[in-house]
Amino acid sequence: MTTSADRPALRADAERNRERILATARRMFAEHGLDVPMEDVARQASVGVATLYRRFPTREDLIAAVFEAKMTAHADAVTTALTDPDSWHGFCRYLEHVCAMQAEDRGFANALTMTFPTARALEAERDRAYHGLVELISRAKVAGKLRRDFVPEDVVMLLMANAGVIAATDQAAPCTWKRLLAYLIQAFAAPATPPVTVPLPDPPAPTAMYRALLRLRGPRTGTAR
Amino acid sequence: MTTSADRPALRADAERNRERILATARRMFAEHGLDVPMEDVARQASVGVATLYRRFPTREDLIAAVFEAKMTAHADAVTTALTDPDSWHGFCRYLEHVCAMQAEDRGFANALTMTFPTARALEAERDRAYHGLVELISRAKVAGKLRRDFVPEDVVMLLMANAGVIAATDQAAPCTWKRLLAYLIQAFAAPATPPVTVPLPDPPAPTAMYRALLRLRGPRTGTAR
DNA sequence: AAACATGTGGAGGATGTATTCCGCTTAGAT
DNA sequence: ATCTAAGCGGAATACATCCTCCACATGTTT
Repeated sequence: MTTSADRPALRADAERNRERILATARRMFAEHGLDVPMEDVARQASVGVATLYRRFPTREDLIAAVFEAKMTAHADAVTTALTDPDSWHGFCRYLEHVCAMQAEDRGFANALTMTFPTARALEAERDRAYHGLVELISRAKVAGKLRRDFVPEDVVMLLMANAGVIAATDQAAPCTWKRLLAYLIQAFAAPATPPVTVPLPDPPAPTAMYRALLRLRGPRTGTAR
Repeated sequence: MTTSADRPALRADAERNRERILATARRMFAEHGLDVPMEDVARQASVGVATLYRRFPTREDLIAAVFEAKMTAHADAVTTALTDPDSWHGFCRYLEHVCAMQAEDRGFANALTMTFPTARALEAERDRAYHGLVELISRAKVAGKLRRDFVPEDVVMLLMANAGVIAATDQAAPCTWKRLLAYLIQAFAAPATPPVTVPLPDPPAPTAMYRALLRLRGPRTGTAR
């Protein structure tokens, strides 16, 4: 495994600029979502727009480069979950991990539920995560803890749902996603005897939720046209 | 109850135009979300932009006027649910109803989880729905069917989650939301003896979900800045 | 049918964003 | 120290969208 991809080898100063652009974009995507103006990224990184475009001809190139590491971390989380002797526990931990990653990074929340067919490295990590997830799900079913009719796409569905909750609440009621996840994990579990109701994280205060409803309309994040 | 609000009374042709604008906006919001350009609405309605702005000075005014009827229908759904002798059944039916409304109308999906403080009539309907919902929840708890730690804000959370799933899947896997809802309803239920696992709607096919991930980036829908 | 308040449409200015062009600068090789 | 390919920044261009203005049209009333 090589640390840096086999791209043409830049002059030292250019490489520094490239790194600074990536670091800046990482921060701005996390905070403001995938739609930050290219110009803002360039300004914050103290480079001209041309430099940004020279290195990353399209926004997707930039997104892919920025999230490659996070996508690897995500796939690693699946791998780690597979080492848990209790596969159900590992599965739940993985879900918490990935949902938390979404909550921490608005951009990643959306990038996770999109695909960038030309970003080879990134899509390779997505595949790795997917295949690990299939195995993890299979084991949790065999262990009798995960309901039999669960499918891997249910995880994708969860990530989409979580992205929706986070997009609406991250300013006013930022922990709401934990409650959604707790509900869904309970629903994913195979029926237990005796029946259990898992404890839930505290709900958002009604006033906090009202403030979430008040959220301004503005540059939006990651949705189909 | 008056059919038309007490607005100044327009000339006949102007009233016709107004209705045509509303019908057009209703269709376009449903199809493309709340961000359709005002100019497109005007063109489709065969009026000039000035006419559109004259009648609806801000986009929110247009949104509010378009969704007032749907918001009433939504509040009515709560009222209807309250007449169900089985409060839990009524509650579940209500959730299905409102989620289906979201699935049918991208604009409404987002309008539901926003608030427009200046749109008196619309917010009044929202309040009516909220108060009815509080009562419905209370009854379902008393009946022992709804878990005790459920709060009304959980419904809002569900609507936000559902909006996220719909935004991501409505082109490629448009029934995914039914599965999310089934999972959540199961999680909302009070623990039963013997334990049950409710049957789920069919999951989206993996290929459909992949197509959902492929969704284009473009004008987005209803999220915080 | 005349008068006029009401209503109309499209041009156009203001903004925000994407993307390219090009003359200047500089790292790094010799 | 010199040279040059690589890199640079910001102005310029292109476009989408918002929103206003105003000369012209039309329904309504008398």
